[in-house]
Amino acid sequence: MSTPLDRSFFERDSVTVAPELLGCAVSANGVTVRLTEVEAYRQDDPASHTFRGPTKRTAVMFGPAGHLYVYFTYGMHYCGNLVCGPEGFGAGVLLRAGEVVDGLDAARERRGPRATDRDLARGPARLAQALGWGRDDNGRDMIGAVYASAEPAAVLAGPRTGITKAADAAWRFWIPGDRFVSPYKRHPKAPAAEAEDREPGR
DNA sequence: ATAGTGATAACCT
DNA sequence: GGTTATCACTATT
Repeated sequence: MSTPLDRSFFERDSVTVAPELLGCAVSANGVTVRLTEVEAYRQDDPASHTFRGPTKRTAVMFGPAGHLYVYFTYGMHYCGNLVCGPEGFGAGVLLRAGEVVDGLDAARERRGPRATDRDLARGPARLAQALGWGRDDNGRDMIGAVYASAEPAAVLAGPRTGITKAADAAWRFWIPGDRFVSPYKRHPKAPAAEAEDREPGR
């Protein structure tokens, strides 16, 4: 196996940490995922849960780096973030997608018979479900369960998915061409993108 | 394209 | 106290 990332890796700015997490592996509950897509969030960012300061919900984002922030949304989905930055500053990296590289059977079991292997962890709530994350995992220390990538991954940056505010900040990072990256969807209510960000024609 | 689902936080009294 | 809009999404049509 490869080397676990230590706490100092996560104590830096989430925007710096996020691209470096691509290609790294995360293990939880008998499943390991190789990360292909992440997004950075931080306190000075209107799209972040931590923007308005600490609340009961977001407390762990303000705690020590390397812990896991799990939030519940849309009445049915969990998503997981790795907490970054100094204690007291609410920042982290949302794990958006990856490839299940170990514990395939457990992941298939959790995701149900309709999920293809490609879709086991392609999407933040799918990834969280494949790793078995739920309420009880909020605040877990992940040091020792996140492993450096063998070789540096190629990285592209672009706007984040599914948010209405600061929708153009290029804080989504992914491995170009990787088939385990989630399909990009801008939030329907987000302001229109700048011309250079739009697809030409259609 | 849209239904489904419930917690959260902001805004009221 | 109570009400309500919003939501870092997914599966299905």
